[in-house]
Amino acid sequence: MSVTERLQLQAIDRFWETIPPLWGTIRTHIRAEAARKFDISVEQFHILRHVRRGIGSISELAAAKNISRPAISQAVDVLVKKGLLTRIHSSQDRRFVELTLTDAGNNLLDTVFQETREWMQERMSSLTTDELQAIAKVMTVLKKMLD
Amino acid sequence: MSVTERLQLQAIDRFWETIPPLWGTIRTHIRAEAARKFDISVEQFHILRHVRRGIGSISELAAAKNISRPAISQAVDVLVKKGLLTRIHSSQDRRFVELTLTDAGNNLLDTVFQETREWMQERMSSLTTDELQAIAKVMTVLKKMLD
DNA sequence: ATAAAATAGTTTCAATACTTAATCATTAAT
DNA sequence: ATTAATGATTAAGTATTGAAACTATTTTAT
Repeated sequence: MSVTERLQLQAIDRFWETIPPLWGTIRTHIRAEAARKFDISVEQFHILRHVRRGIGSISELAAAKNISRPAISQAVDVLVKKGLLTRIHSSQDRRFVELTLTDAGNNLLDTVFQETREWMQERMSSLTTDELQAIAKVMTVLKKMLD
Repeated sequence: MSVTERLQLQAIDRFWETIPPLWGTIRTHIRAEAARKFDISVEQFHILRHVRRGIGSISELAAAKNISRPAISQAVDVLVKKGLLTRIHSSQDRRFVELTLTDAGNNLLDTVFQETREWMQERMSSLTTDELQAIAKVMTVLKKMLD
Protein backbone atom coordinates (compact mmCIF):
# COMPACT_ATOMS: atom_id res chain seq x y z
CA MET A 1 0.00 0.00 0.00
CA SER A 2 1.41 3.36 -1.04
CA VAL A 3 1.94 6.29 1.29
CA THR A 4 -0.68 8.29 -0.55
CA GLU A 5 -3.20 5.52 -0.27
CA ARG A 6 -2.60 5.18 3.43
CA LEU A 7 -3.09 8.92 3.87
CA GLN A 8 -6.29 8.77 1.87
CA LEU A 9 -7.69 6.02 4.06
CA GLN A 10 -6.67 7.85 7.20
CA ALA A 11 -8.41 11.01 6.02
CA ILE A 12 -11.53 9.00 5.19
CA ASP A 13 -11.60 7.33 8.59
CA ARG A 14 -11.23 10.62 10.43
CA PHE A 15 -13.91 12.12 8.21
CA TRP A 16 -16.36 9.40 9.20
CA GLU A 17 -15.61 9.70 12.88
CA THR A 18 -16.15 13.42 12.74
CA ILE A 19 -18.56 14.74 10.14
CA PRO A 20 -21.68 12.65 10.76
CA PRO A 21 -21.91 13.40 14.49
CA LEU A 22 -20.85 17.01 14.03
CA TRP A 23 -23.40 17.56 11.30
CA GLY A 24 -26.07 15.88 13.38
CA THR A 25 -25.33 18.17 16.26
CA ILE A 26 -25.54 21.25 14.06
CA ARG A 27 -28.79 20.08 12.52
CA THR A 28 -30.26 19.59 15.94
CA HIS A 29 -29.21 23.05 16.97
CA ILE A 30 -30.74 24.65 13.89
CA ARG A 31 -33.93 22.68 14.26
CA ALA A 32 -34.28 23.86 17.84
CA GLU A 33 -33.59 27.49 16.95
CA ALA A 34 -35.71 27.59 13.82
CA ALA A 35 -38.57 25.72 15.43
CA ARG A 36 -38.53 27.84 18.56
CA LYS A 37 -38.63 31.13 16.72
CA PHE A 38 -40.25 30.38 13.37
CA ASP A 39 -41.80 26.90 13.38
CA ILE A 40 -39.75 25.71 10.44
CA SER A 41 -37.78 22.49 9.77
CA VAL A 42 -34.10 22.12 8.94
CA GLU A 43 -35.00 21.10 5.41
CA GLN A 44 -37.15 24.16 4.94
CA PHE A 45 -34.37 26.29 6.33
CA HIS A 46 -31.95 24.79 3.82
CA ILE A 47 -34.27 25.56 0.95
CA LEU A 48 -34.34 29.20 1.99
CA ARG A 49 -30.56 29.12 2.27
CA HIS A 50 -30.21 27.74 -1.25
CA VAL A 51 -32.58 30.32 -2.65
CA ARG A 52 -30.57 33.10 -1.08
CA ARG A 53 -27.44 31.61 -2.61
CA GLY A 54 -29.03 32.04 -6.03
CA ILE A 55 -30.61 28.66 -6.65
CA GLY A 56 -33.86 30.01 -7.96
CA SER A 57 -35.80 27.18 -9.58
CA ILE A 58 -37.46 23.98 -8.43
CA SER A 59 -35.26 21.75 -10.56
CA GLU A 60 -32.06 23.43 -9.43
CA LEU A 61 -33.11 22.98 -5.83
CA ALA A 62 -33.93 19.32 -6.41
CA ALA A 63 -30.53 18.76 -8.01
CA ALA A 64 -28.69 20.67 -5.30
CA LYS A 65 -30.40 18.80 -2.49
CA ASN A 66 -30.60 15.45 -4.22
CA ILE A 67 -34.28 14.98 -3.65
CA SER A 68 -37.18 14.78 -6.08
CA ARG A 69 -38.87 17.74 -7.74
CA PRO A 70 -42.25 16.96 -6.19
CA ALA A 71 -40.70 16.99 -2.72
CA ILE A 72 -39.20 20.42 -3.40
CA SER A 73 -42.40 21.70 -4.93
CA GLN A 74 -44.37 20.72 -1.84
CA ALA A 75 -41.80 22.08 0.54
CA VAL A 76 -41.87 25.36 -1.37
CA ASP A 77 -45.65 25.35 -1.02
CA VAL A 78 -45.31 25.44 2.72
CA LEU A 79 -42.72 28.20 2.61
CA VAL A 80 -44.92 30.28 0.32
CA LYS A 81 -47.89 29.80 2.64
CA LYS A 82 -45.72 30.90 5.53
CA GLY A 83 -44.90 34.05 3.60
CA LEU A 84 -41.18 33.32 3.38
CA LEU A 85 -40.87 32.67 -0.36
CA THR A 86 -42.58 33.92 -3.51
CA ARG A 87 -43.14 32.03 -6.75
CA ILE A 88 -42.94 34.11 -9.93
CA HIS A 89 -43.27 32.63 -13.40
CA SER A 90 -40.31 33.73 -15.48
CA SER A 91 -41.17 36.21 -18.21
CA GLN A 92 -38.54 34.71 -20.49
CA ASP A 93 -39.74 31.12 -20.17
CA ARG A 94 -43.06 30.82 -18.44
CA ARG A 95 -42.43 27.20 -17.48
CA PHE A 96 -39.81 28.35 -15.01
CA VAL A 97 -40.72 29.40 -11.51
CA GLU A 98 -38.37 31.97 -10.07
CA LEU A 99 -38.16 31.69 -6.32
CA THR A 100 -37.33 34.75 -4.28
CA LEU A 101 -37.16 35.39 -0.57
CA THR A 102 -39.64 37.74 1.02
CA ASP A 103 -38.45 40.22 3.62
CA ALA A 104 -39.69 37.82 6.28
CA GLY A 105 -37.68 35.01 4.65
CA ASN A 106 -34.54 37.09 4.58
CA ASN A 107 -35.09 38.11 8.16
CA LEU A 108 -35.59 34.53 9.31
CA LEU A 109 -32.44 33.45 7.55
CA ASP A 110 -30.46 36.30 9.05
CA THR A 111 -31.66 35.49 12.54
CA VAL A 112 -31.11 31.75 12.45
CA PHE A 113 -27.79 32.14 10.69
CA GLN A 114 -26.60 34.67 13.18
CA GLU A 115 -27.51 32.45 16.07
CA THR A 116 -25.99 29.36 14.54
CA ARG A 117 -22.87 31.33 13.79
CA GLU A 118 -22.60 32.48 17.36
CA TRP A 119 -23.18 28.95 18.60
CA MET A 120 -20.45 27.62 16.32
CA GLN A 121 -18.16 30.44 17.36
CA GLU A 122 -18.58 29.46 20.99
CA ARG A 123 -17.66 25.93 20.06
CA MET A 124 -14.61 27.25 18.24
CA SER A 125 -13.44 29.46 21.07
CA SER A 126 -10.97 26.84 22.27
CA LEU A 127 -9.27 26.57 18.87
CA THR A 128 -6.03 28.32 17.98
CA THR A 129 -5.66 30.68 15.03
CA ASP A 130 -3.63 28.02 13.22
CA GLU A 131 -6.40 25.50 13.70
CA LEU A 132 -9.00 27.96 12.44
CA GLN A 133 -6.96 28.72 9.34
CA ALA A 134 -6.49 25.01 8.78
CA ILE A 135 -10.25 24.44 8.90
CA ALA A 136 -10.92 27.14 6.31
CA LYS A 137 -8.23 25.76 4.05
CA VAL A 138 -9.34 22.15 4.32
CA MET A 139 -12.90 23.13 3.48
CA THR A 140 -11.74 24.50 0.15
CA VAL A 141 -9.85 21.26 -0.41
CA LEU A 142 -12.92 19.19 0.35
CA LYS A 143 -14.94 21.28 -2.04
CA LYS A 144 -12.61 20.15 -4.80
CA MET A 145 -13.81 16.61 -4.09
CA LEU A 146 -17.30 17.55 -5.21
CA ASP A 147 -16.34 18.36 -8.79
CA MET B 1 -13.44 42.64 15.33
CA SER B 2 -10.45 40.62 16.47
CA VAL B 3 -8.27 38.52 14.22
CA THR B 4 -9.42 35.37 15.94
CA GLU B 5 -13.04 36.29 15.49
CA ARG B 6 -12.53 36.98 11.82
CA LEU B 7 -10.82 33.61 11.41
CA GLN B 8 -13.68 31.90 13.22
CA LEU B 9 -16.24 33.46 10.94
CA GLN B 10 -14.22 32.56 7.87
CA ALA B 11 -13.96 28.95 9.02
CA ILE B 12 -17.71 28.87 9.64
CA ASP B 13 -18.51 30.30 6.21
CA ARG B 14 -16.28 27.79 4.46
CA PHE B 15 -17.79 25.03 6.54
CA TRP B 16 -21.28 25.96 5.38
CA GLU B 17 -20.30 26.18 1.75
CA THR B 18 -18.67 22.77 1.92
CA ILE B 19 -20.07 20.30 4.40
CA PRO B 20 -23.79 20.30 3.58
CA PRO B 21 -23.37 19.61 -0.14
CA LEU B 22 -20.50 17.18 0.43
CA TRP B 23 -22.44 15.28 3.04
CA GLY B 24 -25.47 15.23 0.76
CA THR B 25 -23.40 13.79 -2.05
CA ILE B 26 -22.02 11.08 0.20
CA ARG B 27 -25.46 10.21 1.51
CA THR B 28 -26.73 9.88 -2.01
CA HIS B 29 -23.86 7.58 -2.90
CA ILE B 30 -24.45 5.35 0.12
CA ARG B 31 -28.17 5.25 -0.50
CA ALA B 32 -27.55 4.12 -4.07
CA GLU B 33 -25.03 1.46 -3.04
CA ALA B 34 -26.94 0.16 -0.04
CA ALA B 35 -30.25 0.15 -1.86
CA ARG B 36 -28.83 -1.55 -4.93
CA LYS B 37 -27.20 -4.37 -3.02
CA PHE B 38 -29.13 -4.70 0.22
CA ASP B 39 -32.36 -2.69 0.02
CA ILE B 40 -31.53 -0.57 3.04
CA SER B 41 -31.75 3.18 3.74
CA VAL B 42 -28.98 5.55 4.77
CA GLU B 43 -30.51 5.86 8.22
CA GLN B 44 -30.60 2.10 8.65
CA PHE B 45 -27.02 1.91 7.49
CA HIS B 46 -26.02 4.47 10.09
CA ILE B 47 -27.68 2.50 12.84
CA LEU B 48 -25.64 -0.55 11.88
CA ARG B 49 -22.54 1.62 11.83
CA HIS B 50 -23.23 2.93 15.33
CA VAL B 51 -23.83 -0.56 16.65
CA ARG B 52 -20.52 -1.72 15.27
CA ARG B 53 -18.85 1.24 16.93
CA GLY B 54 -20.11 -0.04 20.24
CA ILE B 55 -23.35 1.86 20.72
CA GLY B 56 -25.36 -1.08 21.86
CA SER B 57 -28.64 0.16 23.35
CA ILE B 58 -31.71 1.92 22.04
CA SER B 59 -31.24 4.97 24.25
CA GLU B 60 -27.61 5.36 23.30
CA LEU B 61 -28.54 5.19 19.65
CA ALA B 62 -31.29 7.75 20.12
CA ALA B 63 -28.89 10.10 21.88
CA ALA B 64 -26.17 9.60 19.27
CA LYS B 65 -28.52 10.22 16.38
CA ASN B 66 -30.64 12.86 18.08
CA ILE B 67 -33.96 11.23 17.33
CA SER B 68 -36.56 9.74 19.62
CA ARG B 69 -36.28 6.30 21.22
CA PRO B 70 -39.44 5.01 19.53
CA ALA B 71 -38.02 6.00 16.15
CA ILE B 72 -34.88 3.98 16.88
CA SER B 73 -36.87 1.08 18.24
CA GLN B 74 -38.92 0.94 15.05
CA ALA B 75 -35.89 1.23 12.82
CA VAL B 76 -34.23 -1.57 14.76
CA ASP B 77 -37.36 -3.66 14.22
CA VAL B 78 -36.81 -3.49 10.50
CA LEU B 79 -33.13 -4.36 10.80
CA VAL B 80 -33.92 -7.35 13.01
CA LYS B 81 -36.53 -8.55 10.53
CA LYS B 82 -33.96 -8.22 7.78
CA GLY B 83 -31.63 -10.42 9.80
CA LEU B 84 -28.95 -7.76 10.21
CA LEU B 85 -29.26 -7.10 13.95
CA THR B 86 -30.18 -9.12 17.03
CA ARG B 87 -31.87 -7.89 20.19
CA ILE B 88 -30.71 -9.55 23.41
CA HIS B 89 -32.00 -8.53 26.82
CA SER B 90 -29.03 -7.83 29.05
CA SER B 91 -28.48 -10.41 31.75
CA GLN B 92 -27.28 -7.73 34.16
CA ASP B 93 -30.28 -5.47 33.73
CA ARG B 94 -33.09 -7.04 31.80
CA ARG B 95 -34.56 -3.68 30.82
CA PHE B 96 -31.61 -3.08 28.52
CA VAL B 97 -31.60 -4.42 25.01
CA GLU B 98 -28.14 -5.21 23.77
CA LEU B 99 -27.90 -4.83 20.01
CA THR B 100 -25.40 -6.90 18.09
CA LEU B 101 -24.69 -7.29 14.41
CA THR B 102 -25.35 -10.61 12.75
CA ASP B 103 -22.84 -11.99 10.26
CA ALA B 104 -25.04 -10.63 7.49
CA GLY B 105 -25.03 -7.23 9.17
CA ASN B 106 -21.27 -7.21 9.46
CA ASN B 107 -20.93 -8.32 5.89
CA LEU B 108 -23.27 -5.60 4.64
CA LEU B 109 -21.36 -2.97 6.55
CA ASP B 110 -18.03 -4.24 5.23
CA THR B 111 -19.27 -4.18 1.67
CA VAL B 112 -20.91 -0.77 1.70
CA PHE B 113 -18.05 0.73 3.65
CA GLN B 114 -15.48 -0.68 1.29
CA GLU B 115 -17.31 0.68 -1.70
CA THR B 116 -17.87 4.08 -0.15
CA ARG B 117 -14.22 4.18 0.81
CA GLU B 118 -13.16 3.40 -2.73
CA TRP B 119 -15.52 6.03 -4.04
CA MET B 120 -14.12 8.63 -1.66
CA GLN B 121 -10.59 7.56 -2.51
CA GLU B 122 -11.28 8.20 -6.17
CA ARG B 123 -12.53 11.66 -5.27
CA MET B 124 -9.35 12.20 -3.27
CA SER B 125 -7.01 11.06 -5.98
CA SER B 126 -6.35 14.62 -7.11
CA LEU B 127 -5.29 15.75 -3.64
CA THR B 128 -1.68 16.09 -2.53
CA THR B 129 -0.22 14.29 0.49
CA ASP B 130 -0.13 17.59 2.34
CA GLU B 131 -3.80 18.15 1.69
CA LEU B 132 -4.65 14.65 2.86
CA GLN B 133 -2.73 15.10 6.07
CA ALA B 134 -4.43 18.44 6.59
CA ILE B 135 -7.85 16.82 6.25
CA ALA B 136 -7.06 14.17 8.85
CA LYS B 137 -5.72 16.77 11.24
CA VAL B 138 -8.62 19.15 10.83
CA MET B 139 -11.08 16.35 11.50
CA THR B 140 -9.54 15.78 14.91
CA VAL B 141 -9.79 19.52 15.52
CA LEU B 142 -13.45 19.57 14.55
CA LYS B 143 -14.11 16.66 16.87
CA LYS B 144 -12.96 18.83 19.74
CA MET B 145 -15.87 21.12 18.91
CA LEU B 146 -18.31 18.38 19.86
CA ASP B 147 -17.27 18.19 23.49
C1' DA C 1 -46.69 25.89 -40.09
C1' DT C 2 -47.86 22.31 -37.35
C1' DA C 3 -47.43 17.98 -34.95
C1' DA C 4 -44.45 15.62 -31.84
C1' DA C 5 -41.12 15.71 -28.31
C1' DA C 6 -38.99 17.77 -24.51
C1' DT C 7 -38.95 20.51 -20.36
C1' DA C 8 -40.58 22.72 -15.82
C1' DG C 9 -43.56 22.24 -12.46
C1' DT C 10 -47.63 20.33 -9.92
C1' DT C 11 -50.97 16.98 -8.05
C1' DT C 12 -52.16 12.61 -6.31
C1' DC C 13 -51.27 8.65 -3.82
C1' DA C 14 -48.96 5.11 -1.26
C1' DA C 15 -45.04 4.13 1.58
C1' DT C 16 -41.97 5.42 5.12
C1' DA C 17 -40.22 7.69 9.15
C1' DC C 18 -40.84 10.76 12.78
C1' DT C 19 -42.99 12.50 17.17
C1' DT C 20 -45.77 12.46 21.42
C1' DA C 21 -48.42 9.98 24.76
C1' DA C 22 -49.49 5.90 26.89
C1' DT C 23 -47.97 1.35 28.41
C1' DC C 24 -45.11 -2.74 29.83
C1' DA C 25 -41.24 -4.70 32.24
C1' DT C 26 -37.66 -4.26 35.27
C1' DT C 27 -34.86 -2.13 38.78
C1' DA C 28 -33.95 1.34 42.52
C1' DA C 29 -35.39 3.93 46.49
C1' DT C 30 -37.70 4.80 50.78
C1' DA D 1 -43.68 -3.55 50.20
C1' DT D 2 -44.92 0.31 47.71
C1' DT D 3 -43.59 3.94 44.92
C1' DA D 4 -40.58 6.05 41.70
C1' DA D 5 -37.44 5.78 37.99
C1' DT D 6 -35.58 3.75 33.87
C1' DG D 7 -35.37 1.33 29.28
C1' DA D 8 -37.97 -0.10 25.70
C1' DT D 9 -42.20 -0.75 23.04
C1' DT D 10 -46.81 0.20 21.11
C1' DA D 11 -50.32 3.20 19.27
C1' DA D 12 -51.97 7.10 16.84
C1' DG D 13 -51.35 11.01 14.27
C1' DT D 14 -48.40 14.03 11.25
C1' DA D 15 -45.09 14.96 7.86
C1' DT D 16 -41.90 13.89 4.12
C1' DT D 17 -40.76 11.42 0.19
C1' DG D 18 -40.83 9.40 -4.55
C1' DA D 19 -43.34 7.35 -8.55
C1' DA D 20 -46.68 8.14 -11.80
C1' DA D 21 -49.81 10.87 -14.09
C1' DC D 22 -50.99 15.46 -15.36
C1' DT D 23 -50.84 20.64 -17.08
C1' DA D 24 -48.53 24.29 -19.28
C1' DT D 25 -45.01 25.96 -22.12
C1' DT D 26 -41.23 25.75 -25.34
C1' DT D 27 -38.33 23.41 -28.74
C1' DT D 28 -37.58 20.30 -32.53
C1' DA D 29 -38.60 17.91 -36.69
C1' DT D 30 -40.92 17.35 -40.66
